Amino acid sequence: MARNTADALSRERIVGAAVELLDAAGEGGLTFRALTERFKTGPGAIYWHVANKDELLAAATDAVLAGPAVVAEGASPEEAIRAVALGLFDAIDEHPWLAAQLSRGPFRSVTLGIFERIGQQVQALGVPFEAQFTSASALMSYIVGAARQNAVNAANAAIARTTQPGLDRTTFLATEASAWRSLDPAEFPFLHDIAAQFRDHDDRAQFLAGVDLILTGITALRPPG
Amino acid sequence: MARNTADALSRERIVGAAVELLDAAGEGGLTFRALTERFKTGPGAIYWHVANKDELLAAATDAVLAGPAVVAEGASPEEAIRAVALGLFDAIDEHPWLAAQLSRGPFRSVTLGIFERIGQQVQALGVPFEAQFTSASALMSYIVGAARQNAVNAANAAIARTTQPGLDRTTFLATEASAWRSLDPAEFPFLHDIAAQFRDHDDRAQFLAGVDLILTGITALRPPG
DNA sequence: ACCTGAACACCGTTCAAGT
DNA sequence: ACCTGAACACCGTTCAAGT
Repeated sequence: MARNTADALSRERIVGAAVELLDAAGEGGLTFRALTERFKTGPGAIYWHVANKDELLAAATDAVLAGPAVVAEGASPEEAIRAVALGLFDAIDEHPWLAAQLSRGPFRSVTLGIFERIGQQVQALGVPFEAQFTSASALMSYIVGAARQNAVNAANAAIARTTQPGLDRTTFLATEASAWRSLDPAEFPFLHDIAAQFRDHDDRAQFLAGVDLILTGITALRPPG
Repeated sequence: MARNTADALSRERIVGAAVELLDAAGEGGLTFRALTERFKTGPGAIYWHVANKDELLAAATDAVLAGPAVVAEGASPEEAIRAVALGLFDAIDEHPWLAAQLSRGPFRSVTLGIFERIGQQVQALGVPFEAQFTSASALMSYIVGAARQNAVNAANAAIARTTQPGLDRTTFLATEASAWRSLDPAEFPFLHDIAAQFRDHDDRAQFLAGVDLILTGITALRPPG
């Protein structure tokens, strides 16, 4: 016990500092140097509590995802799925580094927990047994994939903003949209046509609309009656 | 001209070597040291042809995605979308490092090209104008997200195989599935129930089933008649 | 049991100097 | 115009040594 208890290093404090570093500067912001400076110690002290950087990232992911995802009591299965999806969307939006962690493999315990929750609602929807795994997998892929894409876009926008101050979301979308509209309509009819929809779209609404498309597809699998 | 033309370094040759290194050992396998060894030169020579590692990764992505994605002439919009989706799925399966590149932002030219192709088919499906952007975005998110997840799983399996030889896909799925089945059915009813479906699932079929769920949702947006 | 801090083997990138 | 190769400022990780 070289330190008093207030100063004492612990796995918990290290994970907490890791989350702060990740939130502040992304995955590149979490380094063992930064942690040693923060705790005024050497790398060996960190390694005593944590096996390596991968394990630290996994622990940070668990810590951040431990809290939320409460679903209202009287909610329908569709509403419950939307709530889980939005919970993940917002968590990744707040902690963009989560995205890379969640796709590390579906066999991390947090990811399995989310898959279970989605699957339960798929069962509650009355989807035939043989189609349940496929349905839940499609939802899971979409939710993680789309939330991830949103986080990457947000992170890119933040980076762009450091070099071009004043480039907020609105002006970015407007610039990109006008580039689309000036594409050759013969070669890029779609991008040309929907430029304005892209300019005016809302990320969360867009994300939820995708969930609803899949839900429509899934409920169509139910036997009639 | 310090070298003869056969030896001459060029952006093209560097990108080609980068693809080989990426295929052989993933994103971590592409280093400037490896490239200098390959071409028996110094890092400055590489930097003369290529701005930095990011640009090299982007060029490698473009090179790999330049070839394929031909869609049969008489194909229906649904078939064309499935073809684009499967083309990307297979490309990512063959070059897992593509996954990280594709989600770098939807504003890289390759990604925009794929989005355009999907969007054209969405228009061909007769989706109302206001819903076209949403529909194409959902498809794009799912396709990239699910293909990405598949690549990550494949890469993880390959890594696991280096430490545990003989751990092929079948035995891995069987082990994981039996772990799911032994979960408490009260806490994990879904995972417990569908363990066998997970064990027996086919990755490509699973991926395509998800595309079809979204297609069902999209076609339901069409006005009746 | 917990921490120190020097050291190792890597990275991407730069740049004066050569031809 | 193109290439050389030493050097810089970083990484994650290890490990003998201390308390």
